[in-house]
Amino acid sequence: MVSRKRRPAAPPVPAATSRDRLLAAAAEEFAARGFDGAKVDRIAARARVNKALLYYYFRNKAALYREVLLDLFRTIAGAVSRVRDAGGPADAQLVRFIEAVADEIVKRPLFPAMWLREMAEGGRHVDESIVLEMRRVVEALGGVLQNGRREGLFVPANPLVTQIGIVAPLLFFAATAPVRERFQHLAPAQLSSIPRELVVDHVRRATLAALGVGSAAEAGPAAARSRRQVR
Amino acid sequence: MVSRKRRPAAPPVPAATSRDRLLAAAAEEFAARGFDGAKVDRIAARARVNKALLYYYFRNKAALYREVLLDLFRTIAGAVSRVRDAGGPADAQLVRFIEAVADEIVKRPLFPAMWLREMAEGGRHVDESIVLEMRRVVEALGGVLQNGRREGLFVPANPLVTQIGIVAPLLFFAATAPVRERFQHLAPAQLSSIPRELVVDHVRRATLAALGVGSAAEAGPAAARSRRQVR
DNA sequence: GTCTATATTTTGATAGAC
DNA sequence: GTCTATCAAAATATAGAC
Repeated sequence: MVSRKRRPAAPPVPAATSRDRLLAAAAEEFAARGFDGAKVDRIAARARVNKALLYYYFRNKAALYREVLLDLFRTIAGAVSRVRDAGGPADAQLVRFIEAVADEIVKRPLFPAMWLREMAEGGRHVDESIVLEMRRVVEALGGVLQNGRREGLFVPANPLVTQIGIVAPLLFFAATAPVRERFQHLAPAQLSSIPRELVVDHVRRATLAALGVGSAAEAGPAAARSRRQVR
Repeated sequence: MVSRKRRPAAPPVPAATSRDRLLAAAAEEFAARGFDGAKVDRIAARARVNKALLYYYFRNKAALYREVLLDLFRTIAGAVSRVRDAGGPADAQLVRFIEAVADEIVKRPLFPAMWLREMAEGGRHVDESIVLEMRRVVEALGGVLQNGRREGLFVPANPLVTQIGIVAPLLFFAATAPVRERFQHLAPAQLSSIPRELVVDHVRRATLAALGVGSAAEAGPAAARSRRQVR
């Protein structure tokens, strides 16, 4: 019995400088417990620094939280802003948008919980700099949709609605992984172990179809694969 | 200056018995602030009873929270379980499923935040009775999907993936309403004031299409309306 | 069933030495 | 930049009267 309290205990955060470790530790703590559930003591401990040092680098808990949030949104905003650079037809761009979001979720697994939480909070900690990053995401998609219109590929669609149709399921699926695993024993296998690709594929086909891109047949090999995998 | 602290202040909860008022107040507080952000004092105040009475009726904060959560999930589980009763072809049943969820969100506006929050928490407060209600939701949809298969209307699809594709956007849209309103001034009108019907319609068309129901033309009048509304 | 008063713990935050 | 020590304010929970 060497463990400090309960649970497998969150692993401490590596990283170079104290400040960086604080940010990384804060991200984990905030994602796992939310703003109010997160404890400054725990963040400091995880970062292997003293609590006073946290206040040396950040004005207070809220400022630290906003820093983490801004960083996360900057990351996806950057990722999806690049989907149009490769050019090509709008439907290909749209698929790249979806995959960019999905990939970013894999790369930054704290993202889903943070995002869902902050939205549930009514954006209590969202400041202007953060909304602006959010807006970049919608704008990236908006551009793709406009291209699609011009090319006669897409029917008219509201960018935010379309974005919610893409992002929400991806976030939700990722965020619910822990619950689904914890209660595996209460559900048929079909419901517990779902490959991420199945969801990305559903979103891809659903979104393209909603935009009026007929014959979802050309959705690529993953689509065909998924149709076999379900049962 | 008669107001107690800041903000428009949450209105106190009416309802008959003290216990009911406590539950209603707790639902509001938990939805708005999450488990850790919610304060027992505030719940009692909102219910216009003393804090000690709260502990008379409920073992502790967590027990009260679970009670609220169970009640919410029982409600939607009940609502969606009824979608097959009216019979009819599977695609009509599916549409009823989507509308049942959307309607329930309107009727119980605290639902989205609670659900998103609890998922982000990894289902920390979800107990077996609650998962069972969640399962009823997936089972209801699963039944519809099976009907659709049998009738040759739907391609094979994973029920949970399909459910996430429906529920996540609806929850997300509803939950983000406050943020979107707060930052209206930073976004074009197209992004701020979005009628709920537009989202329901998107989900309806996207889901049907993903299930292989071609020619989303027969999606009803709302579909046609939406195609004009977007710009 | 309902309230007053209070015990106890936790937590965000700072002063000040090194 | 980093730590020790500590304060003051919340916040959960209970004892016990009415």
